[in-house]
Amino acid sequence: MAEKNHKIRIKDIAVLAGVSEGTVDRVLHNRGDVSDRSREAVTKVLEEMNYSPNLLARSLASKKNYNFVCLFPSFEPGEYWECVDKGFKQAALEFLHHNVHIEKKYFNQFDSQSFVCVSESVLKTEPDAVFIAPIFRNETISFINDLNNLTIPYSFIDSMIENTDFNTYYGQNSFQSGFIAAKLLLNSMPDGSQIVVIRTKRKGSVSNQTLTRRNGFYSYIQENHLDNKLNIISAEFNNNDESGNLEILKQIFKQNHSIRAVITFNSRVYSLAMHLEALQQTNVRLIGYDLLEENVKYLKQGIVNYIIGQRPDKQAYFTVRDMCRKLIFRQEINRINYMPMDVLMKENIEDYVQFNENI
Amino acid sequence: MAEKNHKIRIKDIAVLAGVSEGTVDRVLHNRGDVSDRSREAVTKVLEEMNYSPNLLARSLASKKNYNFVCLFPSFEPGEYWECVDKGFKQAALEFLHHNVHIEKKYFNQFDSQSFVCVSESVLKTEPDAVFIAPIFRNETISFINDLNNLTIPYSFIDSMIENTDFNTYYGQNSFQSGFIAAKLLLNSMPDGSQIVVIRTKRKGSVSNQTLTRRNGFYSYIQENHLDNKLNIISAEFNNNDESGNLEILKQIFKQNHSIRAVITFNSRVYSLAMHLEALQQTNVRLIGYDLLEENVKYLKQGIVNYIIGQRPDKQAYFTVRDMCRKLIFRQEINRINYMPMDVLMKENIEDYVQFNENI
DNA sequence: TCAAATATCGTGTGCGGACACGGAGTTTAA
DNA sequence: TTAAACTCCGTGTCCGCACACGATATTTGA
Repeated sequence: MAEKNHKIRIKDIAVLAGVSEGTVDRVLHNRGDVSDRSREAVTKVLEEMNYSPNLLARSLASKKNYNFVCLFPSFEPGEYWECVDKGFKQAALEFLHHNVHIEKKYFNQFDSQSFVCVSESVLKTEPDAVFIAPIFRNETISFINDLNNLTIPYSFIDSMIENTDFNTYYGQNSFQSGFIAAKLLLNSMPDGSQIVVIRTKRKGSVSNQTLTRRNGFYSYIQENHLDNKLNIISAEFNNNDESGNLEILKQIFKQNHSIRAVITFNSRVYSLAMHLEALQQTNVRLIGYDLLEENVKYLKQGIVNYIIGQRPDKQAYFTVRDMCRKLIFRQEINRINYMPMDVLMKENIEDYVQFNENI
Repeated sequence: MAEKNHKIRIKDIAVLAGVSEGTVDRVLHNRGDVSDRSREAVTKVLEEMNYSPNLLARSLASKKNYNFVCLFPSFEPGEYWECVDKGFKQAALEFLHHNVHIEKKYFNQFDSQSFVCVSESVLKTEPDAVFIAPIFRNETISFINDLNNLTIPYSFIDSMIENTDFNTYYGQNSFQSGFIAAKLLLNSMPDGSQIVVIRTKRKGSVSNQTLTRRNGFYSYIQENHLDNKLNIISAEFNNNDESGNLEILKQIFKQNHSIRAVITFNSRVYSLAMHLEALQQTNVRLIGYDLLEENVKYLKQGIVNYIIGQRPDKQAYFTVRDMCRKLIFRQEINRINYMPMDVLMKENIEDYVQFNENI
């Protein structure tokens, strides 16, 4: 291996191999019309010199344009998918000069038909790559079949569908994130404590992610034999009926007097926090997911004790970056990427948020 | 504001402003020889079109070379500074084609004279920027005075010296990281518990960081009025005398029988873990700093309960990146950057480490 | 009034790589 | 035997920008 520094150019390789720049280029892109003798000479020099192309010059010279499409749920300000959107936006900016153009397409996460509609319109634009949040399993499978037929590469974000030919997946290990939530919530909990687990009915089906988190949660309880030491109370919220939900909570607290912890597996722990505040039950331990502004607010106030984060903006950013690495830079990439599970508390939220904003 | 996409070139600006490319260039780099009328016309179009230069083309065209020097402690494999080194290496690779060359200079962190020596040799090479781990306060101040005289910009990493004209600082908020360690360690600790705090004598002075962490730790205790509920036992280790340290620990455990937690403020909690394992005292809560391989090993085994991480590789990487942003890309940067305090446990260490390796 | 100095500006070249084009040499077919 | 087809490969142009060079007004001084 040669020195790492000091840039070696195609021109240098050409001289050393005794051919012209064009021939080196042909070897590099193996696009034929090269004699075996020339090819071998060039290949040898390439290896000896440890050549790596100047990606800046490459993108500058390349006339090929890349159109990427992102397919994920629409959102209101402050909701989870806004963070994902932000990550895509950042990537768009960074890779613009590499001739990458990013288009975002939103669908209604409670209406599978809207996904079908949007995905069909995406096909017509013949993109160079697609990034999908596979909320709707069957519809997504049908969509990626079409993509496969057109040999359009795709990546999953947030969750994934096994046994498909995706480029990358970035998302949380949901099971483990439920497991760890249990540990944080139930750590040193006195015997006989009552724990409230909130599920939320969605207009559509229950999301796969919250289901898996819940499994991880109960798995921790079993592994640590907490089943009969703790008393788990399950309750069900309705998605958009906050006053009804408040009433449900109120009843639970009226009927039970050893409640020490509450948990929910979706990203809307702020609504729980709000209700607990209204009921003056801020002494129970409360844990939730994702760093929505409202969640952070209650974390700082101490009403929410822990939030588990998953860097959704990075998920989006890296998804784009990796597709560039594959298609443009021809680099190796990792297919399955579980995000770190960030444990946030009142004491470390400040630096975390600040850092994320400046990166 | 105009459309974001679709690249606007200097040539486009020139046409729209009715001048030549050269004039636009002169305005962009405000290097004079432009009439007020032309300047105004160009400036107006620049704003209207929301022009942003193609950084790829700029670096490609620029003949200026940037030599950056990193000045930080030498290390053995597995030690803390190896992570920093890794971050610098990554940055070197990424910015190589932007004409940036990075040289690393190591000094002995226990010998201020070695810092003076190395820093003097750095001055002679007339670098374009310097990154410093200011372990030795006075010597560093003297060094940055010289840098100021030569108008060489510099950044701090790991810790910083106030009231100096550094470009950026990346590092942990040490006080807060001690505070949060206390919270994790002392959470739900029964009254009367004994807590062992280990300090380590260094051949040189005590490091400023571990001192500040300890202050944060005690500050948590005071704020939560744990002073008389808990019994803090202070012990002192010697830096390189492991068998002596084991003996010290042994005596402590012989004389005290309610020890429930142990903490150290440097990055070598693995040595504590090792001793506790030898003494069969693995049921005490144990907490430490930084994700050295050995620390991670004991965390996975459950002997260490928490590690607080600070992403040292990112610190180095961002330090370089920000200097590039300032000198080459002329972008705005943030001066003081506290790293997130990552809370790692057995349950989330795996994904965290994996993710960091693939980024 | 005319040369010299100055202010202003356009043009050309190069950075490293992609790719189109076409030239030179060789093989095939008629 | 000669044109056509094919193989192999060098050259030229362009990508967007930086910067040197020198050209063209315009002003100044004597």
